[in-house]
Amino acid sequence: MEAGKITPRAQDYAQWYQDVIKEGDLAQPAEVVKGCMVIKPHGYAIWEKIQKDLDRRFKATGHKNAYFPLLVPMSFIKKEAEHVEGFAPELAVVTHAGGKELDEPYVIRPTSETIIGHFFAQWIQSYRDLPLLINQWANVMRWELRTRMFLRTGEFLWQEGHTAHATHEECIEEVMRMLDVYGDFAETVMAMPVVKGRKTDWERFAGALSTFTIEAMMQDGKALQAGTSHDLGQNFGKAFGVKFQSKEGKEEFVWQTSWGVSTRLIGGLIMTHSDDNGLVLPPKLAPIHVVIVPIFKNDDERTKTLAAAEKIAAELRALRYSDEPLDVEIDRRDGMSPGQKYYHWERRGVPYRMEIGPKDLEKSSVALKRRDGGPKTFVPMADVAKQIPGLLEAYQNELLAKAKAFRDANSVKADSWDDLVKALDQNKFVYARWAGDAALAAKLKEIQATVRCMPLDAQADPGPCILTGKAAEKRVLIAKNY
RNA sequence: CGGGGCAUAGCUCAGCUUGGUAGAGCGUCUGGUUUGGGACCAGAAGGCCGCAGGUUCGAAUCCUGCUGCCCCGACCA
Repeated sequence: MEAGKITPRAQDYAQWYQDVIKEGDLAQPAEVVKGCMVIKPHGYAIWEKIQKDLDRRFKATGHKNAYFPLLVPMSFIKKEAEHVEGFAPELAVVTHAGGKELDEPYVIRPTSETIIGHFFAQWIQSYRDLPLLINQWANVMRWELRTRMFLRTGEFLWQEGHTAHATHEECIEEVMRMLDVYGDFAETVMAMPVVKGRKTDWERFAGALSTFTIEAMMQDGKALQAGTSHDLGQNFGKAFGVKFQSKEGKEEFVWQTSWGVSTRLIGGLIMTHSDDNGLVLPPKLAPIHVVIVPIFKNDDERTKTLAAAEKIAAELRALRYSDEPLDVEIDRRDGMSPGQKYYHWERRGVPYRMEIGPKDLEKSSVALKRRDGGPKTFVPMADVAKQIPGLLEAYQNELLAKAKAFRDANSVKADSWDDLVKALDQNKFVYARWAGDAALAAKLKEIQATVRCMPLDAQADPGPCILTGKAAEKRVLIAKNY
């Protein structure tokens, strides 16, 4: 009778997460390839929406797409000392090809700083070649010991921006610009509020001078690193000889950045909005905005309700939301009860469901129901279509407001270690003063927490460090994390 | 990679302790009746019981190895 039960969040959050993915038809474990996943059409459609929006933002900030090889010579990875140390444990290596052992193994890219560095060295000679602003949409592989769908898989899809600049100042500007792009995207498109901040030295990207992050709060109170932007300094420039002649005729190494977001965003999306009935999608990322369910008992009603559905669908498709045509689907399936169809689309997170049955035809109205609950509303058929974009926008805004309210309600300040531990036990975001002593990492590890970041918008709030009691100027964000 | 759990029909699972060659519910297909929050009746199809060995006259069941998934930990987007 009831297909596809979804475990309530309160009962088992991890199981709920998997149920939502399965019932929402987003993805499944690859099962014949360890740690990898198959992203199913509905899940991939969400990724395509993410890509489309981000790509537009990248282009708008002057970047151009390019593509570099999947395989990276092993020697490249080794050229930057910290980089190789950071990535060595998770490299997948190709040792044979064409039936022969290779002279030099290739690694399947875990990220592309090295191979891009190699080519940047060829492309850049003069300050006139700078800045060089490149982005790549690609798959990468990191051999993870523990995987979770979307959040951490052996292979994942992402974009990696790689830029080269003449000065460190320009480089830092770029790092912050792209962090802002990510932050704005997360909030306005994903409706997922984030804390922008700088990573501690021990959570820096391997090979970077500094790493900046956007951190989001999931419904279980854990933090998710949703995107990163790195100031690579001249580390890769030096390792790969990426040099340019300055205006003054001096030879200098370029300053580089890299920044990326991945399919992990979909995991964040799920854990920000979805509920015990399954997937909830913000309209801006929903592959289908409105599903129309015609209700009929016989051929005559079928013909009439479908005709009405077609008419409204056509009106809707002529409209736009968020610079894109509305995506509308009519569920024409026979032999399936309306109720069954409701569940079907609900689990897939479609923002609005429209019901058109004989009663509606009589009244020249339709029944509208928003995915996140509330009663059905009845809207005159004549103007329902033109109301939809506004309704979607309101829904989008409410999802963000709700997520923000949740995060704020679960964020606290702590001024003693006891309070910190107590708050972390309740899975809160905790803001505490810290004077910079690296010993904090180990101490937090004992309670499965980490410094997520040093928030960029932190106000001066001098006081004793929560760890050492030394004078600290600002608070950092501490939380459990994915 | 360590500890724990799991793997039987598309899905959820029973059968395993005490070996005898595979079941239920849901889903699917075919009719018919139905259809405003998971319909009903009748009939049917569907499984190398994760893979490979071993023990045995005989293995879903016992033993070993492997693979994959889930949870916890260590490591990480």
